[in-house]
Amino acid sequence: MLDKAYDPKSCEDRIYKMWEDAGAFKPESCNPKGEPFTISMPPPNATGQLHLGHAVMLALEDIFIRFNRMCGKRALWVPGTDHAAIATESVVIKKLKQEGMADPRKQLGREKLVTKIAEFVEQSKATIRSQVRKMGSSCDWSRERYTFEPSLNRCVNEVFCKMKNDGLIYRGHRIVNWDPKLQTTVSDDEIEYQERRDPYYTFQYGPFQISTARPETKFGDKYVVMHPDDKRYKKYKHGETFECEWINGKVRATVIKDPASDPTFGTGVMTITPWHDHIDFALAERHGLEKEQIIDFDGRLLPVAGEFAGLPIEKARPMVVEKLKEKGLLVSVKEDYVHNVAVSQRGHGMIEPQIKLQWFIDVNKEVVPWKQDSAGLLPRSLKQIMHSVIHHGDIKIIPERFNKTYFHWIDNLRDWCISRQIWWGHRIPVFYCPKCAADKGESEKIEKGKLKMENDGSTSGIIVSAKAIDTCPHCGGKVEQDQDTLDTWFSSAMWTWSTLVDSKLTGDPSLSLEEILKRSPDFQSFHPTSVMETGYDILFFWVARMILMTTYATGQIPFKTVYLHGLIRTRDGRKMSKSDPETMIDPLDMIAKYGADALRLSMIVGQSPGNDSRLYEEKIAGYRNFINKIWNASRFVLMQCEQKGIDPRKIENGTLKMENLSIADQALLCGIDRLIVDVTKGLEEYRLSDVGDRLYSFVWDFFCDWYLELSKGEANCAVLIHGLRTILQLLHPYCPYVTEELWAQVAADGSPSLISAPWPKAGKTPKEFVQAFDQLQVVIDAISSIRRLRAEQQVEAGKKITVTIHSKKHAKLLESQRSHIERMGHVGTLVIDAKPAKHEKVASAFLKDVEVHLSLEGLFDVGKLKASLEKEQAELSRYVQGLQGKLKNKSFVDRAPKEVVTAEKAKLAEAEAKLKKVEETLLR
RNA sequence: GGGCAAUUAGCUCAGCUGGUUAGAGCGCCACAUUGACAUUGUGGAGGUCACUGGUUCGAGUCCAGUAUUGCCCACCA
Repeated sequence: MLDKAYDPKSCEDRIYKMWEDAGAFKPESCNPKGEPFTISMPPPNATGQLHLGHAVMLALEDIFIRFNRMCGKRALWVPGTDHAAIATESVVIKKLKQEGMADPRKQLGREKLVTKIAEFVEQSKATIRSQVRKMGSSCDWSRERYTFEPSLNRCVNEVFCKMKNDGLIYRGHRIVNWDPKLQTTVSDDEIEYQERRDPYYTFQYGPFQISTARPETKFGDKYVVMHPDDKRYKKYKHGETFECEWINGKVRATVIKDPASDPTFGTGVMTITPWHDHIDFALAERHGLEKEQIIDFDGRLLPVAGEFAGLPIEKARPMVVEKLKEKGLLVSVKEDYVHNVAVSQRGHGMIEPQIKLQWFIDVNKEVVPWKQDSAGLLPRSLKQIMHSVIHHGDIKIIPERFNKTYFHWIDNLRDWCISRQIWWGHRIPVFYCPKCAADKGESEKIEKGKLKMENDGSTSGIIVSAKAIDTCPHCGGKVEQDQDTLDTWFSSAMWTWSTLVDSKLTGDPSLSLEEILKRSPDFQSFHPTSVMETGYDILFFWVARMILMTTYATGQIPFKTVYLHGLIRTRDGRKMSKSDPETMIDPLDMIAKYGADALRLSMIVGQSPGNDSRLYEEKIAGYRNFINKIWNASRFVLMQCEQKGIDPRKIENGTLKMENLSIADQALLCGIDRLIVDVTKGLEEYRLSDVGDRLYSFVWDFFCDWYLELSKGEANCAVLIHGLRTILQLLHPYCPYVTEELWAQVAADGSPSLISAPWPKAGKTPKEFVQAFDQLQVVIDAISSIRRLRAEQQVEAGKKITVTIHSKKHAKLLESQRSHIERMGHVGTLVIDAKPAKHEKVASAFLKDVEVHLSLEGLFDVGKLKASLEKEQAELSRYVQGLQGKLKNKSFVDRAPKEVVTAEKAKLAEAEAKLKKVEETLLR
């Protein structure tokens, strides 16, 4: 016999091992003819711990996978981890520093540091693996991947070369986001803005006044920009120069007229710093202006700053202001000027835009062959492809409103800088031959104002190769590899397909990428993947880039559906943060305390795609209670079987003897059929919260509260077992552990474990079952009203009472259910009479076609009785009046659909009948 | 500055394409403990669905505007 309460701790690990040992997570264990269903697990960073974001991701994906597996599809869920380049390297460096190493990069050197990081990552991976298992995730561990493994490196190199050959990757001097703290470039998406209050200075600059919050960048200023239509400056001509006193003496400045200058902002005149500002850079490009570096890569001023050279910018700022003030050039200072500063998401360092020779992906170049609506292939840009697959519905985003966000992001997308100056990551597969470069007289020196901006195909001495090489194919000289690594998203962008290529093939250097793909069985079977489920916060970082990279590299979309979940927040809607441990909920603690099933439900029910949800411990406890309810319901069913000497495992599926079914049995079977339909449809439509809710209330409010209670009189074990089995099947994707544990007790002999069991199908529900469902409702209503009358009249809980029921329509039915009504209503004497009669000293309830009278002989309180009747009379009168008004309204009767009018009429008749009864009773 | 969303019971949220007297969980109140379950059962109280207009026979639901809150994008030198 089962224990009194469900104990997740004693089951979960054991069951997970059982599944894994049986190979249940592999698609090979599914129906070989089944259609494939694939999910690529968004790889957690191999840096630390599983958090709630992962937990919700795992829960959702596991539901998708388990449902589809049970439906007979060949379900594959590929797990893995991400090497998370910048994040991981900075975590390890921070750790080493804490351990006392002053400058790990310098002290260890590249090779040793990479080894250290790799060791750390291996440990983290092990942690993540065990935590993913704790959630019950049914992913195929034999196919586990890692974004930084050799096989993926091969894919990365191949794609890089392909893009380079197609002219989609170029090298050039562009303005990039430089993180001085981490000493690397970061992409536009990796910076965030922080609001700051700083003084805002206005200076005299020749005849003009200019304002800035960053005077320390102004050393190189030699252009003043104003709007061409600004009347105030009409007399100054574009291109004219003037001399003026500036920080370190006299400078010659040039007037530039450009519409980028906003005449309504400040004085309408600005100076520009093209080397350290995106907008200024673009402006300088338009007019062919000189660009000069003011700040070095450590955030210190360069010799152009004269006496300030070598100072960190924060220190130099007040000094520069002081100097200008002494010179009488400071016009005004506005304190507490509110502006935003760019900060690196990872290192939290202040971003300093810099011009740097870097590798970029050209998102606008139209070279990729892509399908047209009707005709053949047309060259498209990566941007256009990204737009097209969503626009034409090849990929569907849930919720749909994110389409708009996505399109907006694409519209503003600039070329993507993919090179990083860190060591942890895929090395850029580019080699330099110094000899070839020298022969052609090319140098990498940057001349002021003449930066190489074009796609850099012409540069000599650059060899792009997917294979590592030592010698130059042209001159035989020794080559050096590019020191930089790729943006981590470059490799994760290939995740859906690079994880499906055969690692034996990627080891063969003679094969092309096309051939590798063609000959990789998993890629052929399981790509495109079915659903990409991830947080909406990662739509741009990852989802968009996967679309870009996969459509380009494989010609296939990466996934058919994108399901975006929201963030899990605290009870009062705050973000959970590590720095505030009070607010943090650790999924593993919650699993230890309430079980994985309860945690899963608590994150799924009440959570809708794209919206944040709140989680708190009472919620999880609530679902723990529900899990326990399922447990005890099963315990009851098993006890019933035991009492009757029936072994549930001997009850075969689908062998119900139709002739012995009670009304309750039939109603349950009807309810189960309806449940199957709703749950199946809901899961197909990704309405996970709805479905969870539906299951919850079916199990608790119908199966337990009514069906099991009714079966206490006369249990039909076959029906009980059938109902329970179906419930366990339907619940399995949501709470895999408890259902599997119970399945072992109730499944027919020879059944597979629940994870591999088929999804239940709803047959055609017989008419009499549907009728029984409605009939049972009449009985339920009768019992409920008896209970309500008892409570209202404050009848002692255990006291047996006398009840008379009149119902012309349902007398026979109610008579057949007499024992249930007596037992569940604690009725001592029950009179059921088709003919209505007048009663004295009763409390009455008037239901549809049924009157229930509770005798108050010896226990009544007339005052109370009258009050409650009057209350009911008032409510009914109001309702009846409302309906009458509606039906008297000619336009309603004329214009509303007939069914609606008929329904309203029926309601009115019923309410009027009820009201009449109440009033008759009151008159006595 | 641009965009997106939310606003329903004390709290957390459902309410699909407009049509019963607006629902659930938690919390609250009253009662109940030999028999699946106190991680329980029975009954109850509690809401002018943010506001103002509009469309409609009919609006929590559709439209417009207002307010408040949250998020995303842009980045005014």
